[in-house]
Amino acid sequence: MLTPDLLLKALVDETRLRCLLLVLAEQELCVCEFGHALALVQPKISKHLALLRTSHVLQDRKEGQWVYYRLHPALPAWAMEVMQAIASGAEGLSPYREDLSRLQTMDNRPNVCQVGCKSRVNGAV
Amino acid sequence: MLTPDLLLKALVDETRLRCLLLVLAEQELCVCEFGHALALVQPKISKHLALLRTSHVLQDRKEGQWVYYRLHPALPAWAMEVMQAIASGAEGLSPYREDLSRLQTMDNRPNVCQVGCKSRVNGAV
DNA sequence: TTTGTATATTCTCTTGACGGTATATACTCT
DNA sequence: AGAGTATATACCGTCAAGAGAATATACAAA
Repeated sequence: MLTPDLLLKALVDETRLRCLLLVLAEQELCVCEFGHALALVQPKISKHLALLRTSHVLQDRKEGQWVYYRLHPALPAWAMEVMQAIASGAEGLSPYREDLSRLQTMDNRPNVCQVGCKSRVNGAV
Repeated sequence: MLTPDLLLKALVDETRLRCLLLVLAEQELCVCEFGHALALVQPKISKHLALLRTSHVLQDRKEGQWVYYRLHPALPAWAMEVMQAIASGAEGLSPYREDLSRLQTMDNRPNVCQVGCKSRVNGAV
């Protein structure tokens, strides 16, 4: 069961918080989209997404070679309130603002057009 | 300024979260009341309260030999929402439930009757 | 001033979480 | 099968946060 201390541990890392705020804004993202938006290497993204998954904050869905992450459907109401309040406090701040704009200017996003993520194979700038 | 990551860092430690939930329930408490409710040694309590103070989550008020802590009056709305949602998720769980009951059965509470905290000089059980 | 009480700070030690790199797995297409 | 792409995992080194004990500071009362 998700308890307050587990949720806080899941959110306290900056990389994970950035991932979560992206999910709150975009419903569902694949790993390469996180990588592009955060401009971080892929193993780092995967590791943090895995922790969000095992904490039952996110749920994954595999489709072909892509893995999509979204909010876990069984999140309790208080947890949703925590995350929405956090999102409200993060509005307009760095690096969350830049994450969103990098995501929106990304081309070949897999859920838009199934071309793949060749643009950023190993993540980093 | 209080940002989401600073608030999360302040709340992610279990001792600090327990302190904060007590403050949410009781408005204002002195250090010896925290010590009694959490059954922890005094230096540990003081250290964590100091972090909550320098994070601008709590505000202190000195009166005689006692120091009282309450929510910081300038907390942004989103931060209050985060903390109230956390409190809602923590309702009835250990150790928060026991903390509250230990506090309520504490005698010689300084704000009730100015007798002091001789009952638990160095904190631990 | 001395004693006792309340709180804060300093110190050292340890543990665990994170970063970085390399590698493994899984899927797709030719 | 082989090559390329997407994601996950394993391994190792580092560093900051917390625990615990000792001490310092501040106040009160005798």
